[in-house]
Amino acid sequence: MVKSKRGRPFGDHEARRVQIAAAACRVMVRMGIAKAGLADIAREMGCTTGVLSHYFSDKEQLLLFAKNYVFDQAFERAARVAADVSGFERLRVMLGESVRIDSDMVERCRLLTIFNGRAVGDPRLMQIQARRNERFWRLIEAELTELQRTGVLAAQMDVSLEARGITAMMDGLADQIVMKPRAWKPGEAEALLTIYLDGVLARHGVRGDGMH
Amino acid sequence: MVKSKRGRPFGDHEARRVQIAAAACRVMVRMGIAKAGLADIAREMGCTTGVLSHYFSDKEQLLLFAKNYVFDQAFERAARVAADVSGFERLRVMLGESVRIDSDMVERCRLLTIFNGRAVGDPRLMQIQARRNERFWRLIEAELTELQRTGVLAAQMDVSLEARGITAMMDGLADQIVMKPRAWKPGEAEALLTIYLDGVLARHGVRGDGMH
Amino acid sequence: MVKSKRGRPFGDHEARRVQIAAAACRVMVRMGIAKAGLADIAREMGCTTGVLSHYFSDKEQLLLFAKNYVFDQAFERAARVAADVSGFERLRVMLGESVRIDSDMVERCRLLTIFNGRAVGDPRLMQIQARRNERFWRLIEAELTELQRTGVLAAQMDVSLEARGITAMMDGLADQIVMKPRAWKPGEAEALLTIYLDGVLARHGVRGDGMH
Amino acid sequence: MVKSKRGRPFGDHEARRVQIAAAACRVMVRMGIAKAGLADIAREMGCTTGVLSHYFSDKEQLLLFAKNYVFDQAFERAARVAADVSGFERLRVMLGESVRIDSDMVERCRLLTIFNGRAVGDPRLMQIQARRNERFWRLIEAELTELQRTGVLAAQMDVSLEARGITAMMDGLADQIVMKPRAWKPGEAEALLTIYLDGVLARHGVRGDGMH
DNA sequence: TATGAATGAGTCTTCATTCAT
DNA sequence: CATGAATGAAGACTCATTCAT
Repeated sequence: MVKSKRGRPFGDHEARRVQIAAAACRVMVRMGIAKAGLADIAREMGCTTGVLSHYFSDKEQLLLFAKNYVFDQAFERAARVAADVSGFERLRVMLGESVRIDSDMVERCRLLTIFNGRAVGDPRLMQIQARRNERFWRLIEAELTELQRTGVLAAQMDVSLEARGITAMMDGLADQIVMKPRAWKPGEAEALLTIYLDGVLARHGVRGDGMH
Repeated sequence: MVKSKRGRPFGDHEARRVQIAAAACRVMVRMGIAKAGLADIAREMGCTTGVLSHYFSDKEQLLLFAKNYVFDQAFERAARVAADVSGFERLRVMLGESVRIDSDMVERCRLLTIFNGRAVGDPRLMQIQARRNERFWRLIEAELTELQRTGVLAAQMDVSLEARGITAMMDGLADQIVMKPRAWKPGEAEALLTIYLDGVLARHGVRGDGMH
Repeated sequence: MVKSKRGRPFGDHEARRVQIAAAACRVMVRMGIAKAGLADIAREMGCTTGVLSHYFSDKEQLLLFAKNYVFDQAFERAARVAADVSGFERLRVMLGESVRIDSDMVERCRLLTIFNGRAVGDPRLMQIQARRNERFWRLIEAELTELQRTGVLAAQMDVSLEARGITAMMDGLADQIVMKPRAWKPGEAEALLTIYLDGVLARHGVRGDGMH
Repeated sequence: MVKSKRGRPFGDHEARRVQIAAAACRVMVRMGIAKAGLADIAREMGCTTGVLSHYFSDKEQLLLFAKNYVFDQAFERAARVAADVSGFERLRVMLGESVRIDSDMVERCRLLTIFNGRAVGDPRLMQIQARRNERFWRLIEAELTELQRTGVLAAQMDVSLEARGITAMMDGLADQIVMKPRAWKPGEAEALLTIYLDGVLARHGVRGDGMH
């Protein structure tokens, strides 16, 4: 293990914060944000609430950290999975990864739902949340722009609007899955996503490239 | 007006409940569900919390009523606006109405976001919410089925999947609008919806009808 | 009892606040400000802590109110007792009243000591406290000025300085009494005050009036 | 310098305790006793709370030590300054030193105010505090008695009462200065003290000595 | 029907203290 | 000697709920 100058474990502090964040997420998904007290999170961790205040000044700070942690992970996952793919396929892979339903994915979506609900009525949280949303949307925009540059998609396509459409579709699928994951047979969510992306390609794809 | 034995108009009781629900919604959207106490709702009404107890046994009952009230209104609006339209256009009108951005619409969507967030971790609420969701989805399914019956859409179309896709798109647009309503120019949301519906028609529309 | 328009007792609210303030004072003098919790105050009142939050938004507000209440009472007492006295005697009576040692007086002084200690390090409190102090000092200044006007004291006397001296003597006596009330035989505190006031008269008294 | 067995200088331990006490005093004057936590004191020292535990078993012990340290210093200062003065002048010098307003003096007085406030409601602390007070009073008594012996002051003077009067004046001036140090022009506090002492001399001074 | 006083449980937060390294 | 992680108790505060008027 990496040690700090004085022989104390280094990075443990941050690692512990992540542990706590993860515990907080589990508890929130299980009990709901309203019922999830610090005591519950501590119990989930097998420690007392004092530990939590040791690592986070505030409950709000804890939740904020947890949220960012979850979001960052999601981004990393998308980036990782699309790393060695290119062309339109890259978009498909990237987004498809995010709608593959399993228990982790459902938990992730439920956290998103929780945080969105919490942000309403709190301008500061709302802005933070909006930024996260924009980050995702910009990511897609960048992909679309790249596809324009490489001649896969037409130059006259409204990149911004299409990106928002894709983002909406992704979020909407997540909403549906959160509600009733069991109503979705394996592959259905991916199918809808594919349909949507095919629509984008149909409208803006340049002949001779992806279609033919 | 119908009167009760003592001369008090019938329906007053229910009307008051609606008033309270509306006040609760305004407060929740403004302060967030976590911060919205009964006292705040009472203050919004210009009365004390005692009044709330008269009309609702519980805070949970109040919120449940408020939620149902909001949802029912949304359904009514959709039904009303699509009343004298038929064919594929009916679907367009019905759904378009729901994504026309104004302050009411944003408030409505934010309430939905609040209630969704609240439902996570509370199986009973989640089920209630899922039912509302299913109700909307069934509505669209019914419309699609009718369009199949009237030969507008192909019989082999997977009605259930398409309905879920449309629902997802609608919810996703709402999510985006909630986050940053000002990022949407008038008509953009409708445009994305139209694009999506056009996609449905393109895939499943029967020649000779809407397509030419 | 005075009633409000709707038949509810009027003024009860403020009366209750005073009750609570008095209880808080008793508890603080008995246990010290650090140990005096809201629960202790509530117990002293024979009610629960909820009542306290009903009448005071904050512990700080409660303590502030209590302090003001105590101070105002002290002022009223001084004014009352000096109401029908005039000349230099008026000053003597006014101040003598404040250093007559009994259990109430000791409690009052101890509260002052508590509040002074609490004010250190809290600029806001300090200012409030300073204002109270200044109020007392201005009162004495006014008396001295009046005695100048009526020819009892010389015009060239430094009113401000003398007033501060008297205030200091009063506060200092209170300090001593707080520490060890039993060390003071009846009349000793008054004697020291008299000596001090005599000194003032000796230095600034105009022949023919009080001295002769 | 004297060394312990292991080569560590004796007195280091005590010196560190004094350092800590001084830090504690600074923090208390700055933040108030209620807000001054061990962590704040440690931070002021540039170390962690663990260090404090090494030198003091208890927070209370730390504060007690700090208080005694402050008081002892005040006594030392008075003794030092009056070392080579005699007669009535000795009293003047001794006390005058204590009311010369500068930032150190204000801090000292504020600490006294803090400790006095803290003592109320805590019989043990109160007794300790009373003892400190008595020590000061006895000191003045001793001076007065000496002045009687040397024929400066009349034998029939009530030494105890006069000593308490002087003590009261000193404490009262301190109280005033604590509240609003800026309200005092240089020399005003000394002037009031001088006036008071002159009064003592006027009442009890033996002709032919200090008066001439 | 409405008021608002009172309750009391629940939660967050702070903090002195302990202890392994 | 010093660190900082962990404890756990204590206190303030919030708030839904009840109830007498």
